[in-house]
Amino acid sequence: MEYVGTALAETTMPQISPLGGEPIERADAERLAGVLKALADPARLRLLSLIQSAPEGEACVCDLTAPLGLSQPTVSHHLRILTEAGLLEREKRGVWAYYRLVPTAIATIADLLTPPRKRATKKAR
Amino acid sequence: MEYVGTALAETTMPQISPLGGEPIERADAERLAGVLKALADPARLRLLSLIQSAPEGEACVCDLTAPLGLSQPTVSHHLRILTEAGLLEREKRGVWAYYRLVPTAIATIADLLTPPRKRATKKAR
DNA sequence: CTACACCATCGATCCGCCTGCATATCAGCA
DNA sequence: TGCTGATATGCAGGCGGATCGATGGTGTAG
Repeated sequence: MEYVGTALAETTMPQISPLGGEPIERADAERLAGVLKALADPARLRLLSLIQSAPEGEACVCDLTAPLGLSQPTVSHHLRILTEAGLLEREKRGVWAYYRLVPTAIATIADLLTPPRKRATKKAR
Repeated sequence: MEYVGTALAETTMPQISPLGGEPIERADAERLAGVLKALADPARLRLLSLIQSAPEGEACVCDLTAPLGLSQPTVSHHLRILTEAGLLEREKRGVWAYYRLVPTAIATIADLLTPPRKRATKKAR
């Protein structure tokens, strides 16, 4: 499995929404589904949450195995999935590998899911 | 697999975000992951898109099999997944079953994914 | 009443993924 | 160099899901 780059890169992730005007293309649907699949796992959601709420907004593997109740290889596996999806970034400092959220990654997904707001007639709530 | 009701119901879907302040609970993570899992499929994303862009914002199964290139049982299966996740609603009229988007369902998911903008100090947009 | 069209369900198959154990890799240290 | 600890990778078992063909149920038309 070679590294395919962050699936959330602007060039790979289309500017379309599944709720947009035009029917979504097959290839676009597969790309978006790929990123959502990385999110659609309880362990990975908790990992994102744990990392985000960590002291410096970063955490190493050894800090994450205990709260999750999963083995270290399994945690590394999930972190890899999230990193390849473009949701996490990894920094190796000494023996430890620190993971942190990619700032706007999840917000980008949220935007893709948000309807294209035809706010012409829509009053602010 | 018995029907568990709309996973997006206010009572079942917590008001937490994976990017919220507190680490997400295990049960909450599983519920959110369940809804995301329903979204994380190319066929289902295209179904949502097709239905949304249909003339009246609704479509029956017979209109959806051809564009997707999937068999009718498979399309029914996906529609069932989306409906049980609370993303679609079904209305039977005669022999046809019309599906339409649940208005704010996907927006709710998007909100859950959106960082909780610590609005204590942040002025309301 | 019979035939037909639309849809849901069932059963079976195939494939991908979550998980853990074992092992490899790498950095720091004596 | 050799040892220890933190991560990553390989491998395999087991479960869930995506798909299709066949079947059943139900309106509608004739």
